[in-house]
Amino acid sequence: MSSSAQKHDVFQAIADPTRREVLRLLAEKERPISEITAHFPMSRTAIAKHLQVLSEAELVHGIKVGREKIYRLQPEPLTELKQWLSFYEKFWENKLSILKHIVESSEDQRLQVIKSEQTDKN
Amino acid sequence: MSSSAQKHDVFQAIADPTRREVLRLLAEKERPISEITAHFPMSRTAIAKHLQVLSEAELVHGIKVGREKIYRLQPEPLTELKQWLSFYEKFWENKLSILKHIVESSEDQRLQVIKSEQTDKN
DNA sequence: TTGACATGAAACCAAATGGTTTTATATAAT
DNA sequence: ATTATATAAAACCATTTGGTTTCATGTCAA
Repeated sequence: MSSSAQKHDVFQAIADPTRREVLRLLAEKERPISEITAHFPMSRTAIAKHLQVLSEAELVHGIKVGREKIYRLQPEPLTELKQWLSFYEKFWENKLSILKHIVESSEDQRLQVIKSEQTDKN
Repeated sequence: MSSSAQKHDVFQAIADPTRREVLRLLAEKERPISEITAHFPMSRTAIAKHLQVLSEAELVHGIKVGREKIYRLQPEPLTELKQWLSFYEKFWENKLSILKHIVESSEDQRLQVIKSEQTDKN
């Protein structure tokens, strides 16, 4: 599963369903590893490695408290995802016709593609 | 690289930087495989497989035109990502107002992009 | 018709991924 | 002091991933 260095970014981190579920659990509240593990049909070690990946992406942060390591959500890196997504929103939002007249009067090739998607049926 | 069936979802599809760049290229305009390949330091076969993954996630769609296969962006599955993200927004929005402003200004930029597209190519 | 072009398909490969088991160590509870 | 708890670290493993090379096929152009 690796672990070394800066290898994992937020896109990779959320690609795995188990890790997304871990994030959801930590969104509710901070939890120690063993408590997180209890929600999955796999070993604590496996979950610990998932937490490492999430930690490299800085989506979670764990602190030692006594013999437990308590993880909490750190959602900030998701802003990168949001910004990435925002670029693509125009490609589906216009289908709600807000930009429809702009698209139809444009000579722009890219926007013509969008326009043809609306009428076409090839 | 696999290919069989419904194996790839949108989260996995966008996890790879090459595939994100492919999406960006297709956001500009539809393109045949060879044209996409020209933007990368890898073989056409590799790009073709990336396109398969994107196709399984229904983020792109390719049609045969003559001897070319022309791919175009299909952004709809990204709404799933947006929905997933929206759940986490409340965890940072009232927490870091500076980041909030950055995100908002990037939305402004998106609108400016659309606006400039109307005149850019003419 | 003969190439050149664009893609498809298959076999192959190294590295990464997602898991396991085993062993060790620190802390808590009795 | 002893034992149970919580985690860490390492070795191991099968499958997937991201790439390659090679060969086959369909289409356009001269």
